[in-house]
Amino acid sequence: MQNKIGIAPSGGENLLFLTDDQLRRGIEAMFFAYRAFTADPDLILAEMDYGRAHHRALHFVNREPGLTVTALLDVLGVTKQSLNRVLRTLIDDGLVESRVGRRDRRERQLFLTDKGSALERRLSETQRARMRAAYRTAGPQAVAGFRQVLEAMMDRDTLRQYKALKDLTEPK
Amino acid sequence: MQNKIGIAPSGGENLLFLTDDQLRRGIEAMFFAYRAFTADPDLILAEMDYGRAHHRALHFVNREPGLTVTALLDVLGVTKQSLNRVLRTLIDDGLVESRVGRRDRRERQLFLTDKGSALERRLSETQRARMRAAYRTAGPQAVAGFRQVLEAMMDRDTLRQYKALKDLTEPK
DNA sequence: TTATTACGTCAGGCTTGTTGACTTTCCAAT
DNA sequence: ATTGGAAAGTCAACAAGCCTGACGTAATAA
Repeated sequence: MQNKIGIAPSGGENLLFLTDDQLRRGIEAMFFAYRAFTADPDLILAEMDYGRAHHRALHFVNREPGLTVTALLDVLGVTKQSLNRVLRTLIDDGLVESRVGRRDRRERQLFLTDKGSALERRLSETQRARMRAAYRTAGPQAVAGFRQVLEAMMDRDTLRQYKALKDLTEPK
Repeated sequence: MQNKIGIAPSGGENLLFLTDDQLRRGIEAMFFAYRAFTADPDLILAEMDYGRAHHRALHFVNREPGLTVTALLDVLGVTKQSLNRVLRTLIDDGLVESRVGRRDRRERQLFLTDKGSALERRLSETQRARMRAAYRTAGPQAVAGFRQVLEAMMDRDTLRQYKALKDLTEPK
C-alpha cells in the first residue's frame, strides 16, 4: 500500500525514498510557498485596486517590451476577454502603452510607460527580495535543485514558453 | 544597476551570481510550475463542477482527519463564509462528514467519507505522479534543494503550519 | 476579391474570495 | 446561576478574474 520508490543517489549514501508521503510534503510545500510568494505583491496591488492579473501582465510586458497581445495571451494562458479588462485599465491608467505593430499593423505592441515600469519594479522587488533571502538561506546547490525540479514539473508547452523568455542580462 | 550577489559555494567551484535576472528566472519558474502543477486536478474537478477550493479542503481533511472548522480555516487562510460554501457542497454531496466535536461540542470535526477519500486520492494521484516524475528527472539532490528553497520562502506563520502537519508515514 | 488574422468589445455566467450582521449552541468564569 | 465569549452556520451584497459566445473592424494574405 505504501508506495515506495527508492532512488539511488549519485554518491551511494543518503538513499532517498519517494513515498507518497514524501511527495505529499512536496505538494504542500508548493501550496504554502506559492501563497507566501504572492502575498507581498498582493498587498501593494490591493492598495491601488489592482489584482494579480495586472501584476502578471506588467511582468511579461516588462520582460518582453513590444510583445503583441496574442503573444501575451499565449504566455498568460487566459482568454482575450479576460486579458482585455486588465489591459484596458492598465492602458487607461497610463501604465502600459499600446502601439500599432511595426511589422503588421493589425498587431498591437505593448510597452511599459515610466509609471508602469516603476510599479513593475516595486512589485517584483518584493518577490526578488523574498527569493534572494530564500536563496541565501538554502544555498547555491539548493537553488540549482529548486529550478531543476520546477522545470521538470512543467509540461512541454509551458517549458517551451519558459525557455523562450529572453535573458535580460546586460548584453556584454 | 545590475544587482549582483556572489554566493560562495560549498566546494569552491561553480560560483553562483544572483543577479536580478537569476531571481527573475526563479520567479517565472514558480509561476509556470504552479500552473502546470494545478492543471491536472483542475481537469478532474471541472468534470464534476468542483473547483480548486474543494480540492484544498479535501486535501487537508484527509491529511488531518477530525480537524475542526477553525483549524481548517486557519490553514487555508480564507474566511468562514468563503469556506462554508465549499464545505456545504462537499457535505451535501456526501464527501465530507461533519461530526460534533468530542472535546468541545461547539466544534465540528471533519472527516472524509469513502467517496470523499476516493476523490481525494484521484486528485492527489495526478499531482503525485507529476511530482514523482519531476523528482526522478531532477534527482535526489535537486529534490532536497527544491524543498529547502520552498521552505525558506515561507513566512514564519506559514512555515509553522507546514511543519505542524503530521507525517502520515505508517507508524513504524 | 475573398478569406483569415488580430484586436476589441458587449453580454452573461461561474467560482472564490471579501464585509457585515445576526443566530444558535455551548463552554467557562465570575 | 448568570453572563461573556468562542465556534459554527447562514443571509446578503459585492468584486476580481476567470469563462463562453457572438459581433465588428481593420489589415494582411491568398
